[in-house]
Amino acid sequence: MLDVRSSELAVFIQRLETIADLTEEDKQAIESLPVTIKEIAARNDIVREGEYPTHCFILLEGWAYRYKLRREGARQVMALLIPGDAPDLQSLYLPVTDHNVATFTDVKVAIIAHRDIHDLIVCHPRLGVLLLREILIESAAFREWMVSMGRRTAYERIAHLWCEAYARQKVIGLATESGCPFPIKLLDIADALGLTMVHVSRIKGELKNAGLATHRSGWLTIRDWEGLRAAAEFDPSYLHLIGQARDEVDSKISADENLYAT
Amino acid sequence: MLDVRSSELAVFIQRLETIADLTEEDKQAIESLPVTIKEIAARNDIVREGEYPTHCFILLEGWAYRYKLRREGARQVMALLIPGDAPDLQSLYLPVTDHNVATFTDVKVAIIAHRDIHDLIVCHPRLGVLLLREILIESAAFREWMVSMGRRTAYERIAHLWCEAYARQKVIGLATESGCPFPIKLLDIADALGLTMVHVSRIKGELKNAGLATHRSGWLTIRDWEGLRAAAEFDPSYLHLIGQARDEVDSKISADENLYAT
DNA sequence: CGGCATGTTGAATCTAATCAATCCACGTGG
DNA sequence: CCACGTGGATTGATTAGATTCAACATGCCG
Repeated sequence: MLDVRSSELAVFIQRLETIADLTEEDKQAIESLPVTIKEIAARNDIVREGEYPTHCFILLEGWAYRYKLRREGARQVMALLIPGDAPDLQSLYLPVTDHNVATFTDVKVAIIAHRDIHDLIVCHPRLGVLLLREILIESAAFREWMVSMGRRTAYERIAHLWCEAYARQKVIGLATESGCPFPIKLLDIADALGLTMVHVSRIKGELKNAGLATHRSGWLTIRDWEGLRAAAEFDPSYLHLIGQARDEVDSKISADENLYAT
Repeated sequence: MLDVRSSELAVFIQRLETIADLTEEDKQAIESLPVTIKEIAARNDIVREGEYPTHCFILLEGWAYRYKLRREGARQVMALLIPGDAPDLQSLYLPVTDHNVATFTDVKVAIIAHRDIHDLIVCHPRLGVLLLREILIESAAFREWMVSMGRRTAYERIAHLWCEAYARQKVIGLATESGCPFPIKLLDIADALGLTMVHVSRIKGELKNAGLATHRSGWLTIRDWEGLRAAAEFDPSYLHLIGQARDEVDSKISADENLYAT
């Protein structure tokens, strides 16, 4: 909030700073990218399976998600996309899109031509590596998500999803001490975790009774962060955060580091 | 098999040719990488969570896998690694490993220093993009795997896993018309699909009774490819194969293409 | 041929799904 | 200002898919 730069891409830069050190020059290079700002209403597809995007977009406000549909209509949500995410970077190197991306809420996005990103990378190879890092971190999140779906109970899955959403938003200043936005419906959570809406509803009740966290009208309230983390067995290292951002979501590790530092 | 080049990296090149067009020069550049060949016994870790690799490896013979462990010991297998795979490329850009890689069988690997790959990419940017493509394709496979775990029944999951294993091996010449190696145990399959060994055993029986496929002593026999594909709702497009390799595993698409071509 | 790991089968149990009936919040219009 | 409609959330009863526990069979290796 101290940073008063007016760039539309401020969230994106803030996100990148949680996973790598940026020089002033890096930031300026990113800020001077030619972008088109666009608003998209809730519950609309942004990219569809089979398309060959010519532009990437960066999510500036609102939530979106990746998903696939099975033939009979079953939906699997594979990633929650929050402000600062650049979900389509991979289309630079993998031209055909193999899944869909849609909005949960009304969103504001910055649209950037592949050509311009390409030029940016050529001029600033450091930034190329950085964007790659961003892509690979999402891949790490997929792996963690697979652990949830394969080897966690419904209770643990929801707790883990909440931990991840809170942690990711916390480090970019979108969460308060006690909670964060979580603007998605029961059915969305269910389709993200391989469960049914009914069951998610019941388990949400249990998490509330256990005093860990509650979720209503688009807001997630964390009542007992350490308890929630423990229930989910949440270890944020797969988010590959650095420096202060990491300390912010992982009190234990930061304490360890203090030990070693002495 | 017509290719008699003696390079140890032949499988790797063959694999790359299924996802991109390589020039003779590209191939030579890869073949002239300084590699160390090493053999590793079955059931050993190759890379562990928390490590900072300085070398990448390419799997030349045998099978390996990615996995994570939960605290109480539950294991989630997240990827099957077969000859031609280069599981550790990402360590070039994401230095800390966030999961484990271990061998299923005795394997032969080619070890390459990060430095040398880095030089290769600098001299041959095309190959950099290619390796990236390889990384991103695995990410696509994670997404498909998530659909299995979240929204497929046990029967469909096993069928899908078998389809993927057969397709990936087919395109690099490791499968016959009627089957392919599948050198992993029931417990491994279970931990890959979020099931128990007992249940996998039962469902394998059903797949056999349905006349689709059978699996014993390390070999997968496909009795009815189209039936298996249908049961799994297997659509190989997430493998991002090109040209002949694609046609080989997707009779339907190749038929369609013939239509359009006429 | 023995021994141990792996695989199979059965019975009971449990987690989560399904089906179905409210309930509740919120926005709209009379 | 309140009745009504609607989409989402909750609750209950029942069923199904997968797990667990346990016994037994098979197969592979020395």
